[in-house]
Amino acid sequence: MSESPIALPYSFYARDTHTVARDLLGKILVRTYGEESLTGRITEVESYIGEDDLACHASKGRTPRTEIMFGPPGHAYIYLIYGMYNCFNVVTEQEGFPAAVLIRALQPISGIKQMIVNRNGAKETNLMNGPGKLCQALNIDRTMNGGDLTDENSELFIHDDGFKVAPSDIQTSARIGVEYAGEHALLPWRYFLQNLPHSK
DNA sequence: ACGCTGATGAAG
DNA sequence: TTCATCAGCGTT
Repeated sequence: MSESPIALPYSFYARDTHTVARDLLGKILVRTYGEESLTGRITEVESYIGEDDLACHASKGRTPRTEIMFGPPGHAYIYLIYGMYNCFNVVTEQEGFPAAVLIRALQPISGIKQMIVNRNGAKETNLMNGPGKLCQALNIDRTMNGGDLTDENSELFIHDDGFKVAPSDIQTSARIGVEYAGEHALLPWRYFLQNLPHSK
């Protein structure tokens, strides 16, 4: 067997959110799941930054839901959306400043059979090409909100397997589903890898 | 194009 | 306490 992966450290997350977002592309998300691990490569993310960003939940200020985004970086911010789906974010920047990166799509790597079960028999190409889908595939829900992502012994963490992403591999667009946010909806804060699965 | 679904925060 | 809204998905 290969050696165990090491979780990306606090210092990785305690940076400018766009830098973290870009650097997360190509990294491996690990969901430990009983005896096995469900893993995938991050292919699409979005930045949500501060109380001035009308698309960011923290624009409502510090509330029970947004509390975790005000906390230290390197923790999971997981919320229920549209009454049915979960979304998984990683908290960024310095403690006290609310910001996060939404993980929107993954390329499945290991544990694919279990992912298909979790996704009710979906095709492999349709397992994790959306933020709600990847949470369903990896069985991520709000009970894991606030989890520490910087500990490779935790049930959820991210590591670098050496996969190289060139700046020219990264495409940008406006964020998805935030039309209500006025001019903030137009900002090109979505980052995704071309030639790899991402939500459309 | 639409219905599903329930937490969330704002209004009263 | 009600109410509109919602960082999505599957089906039509």
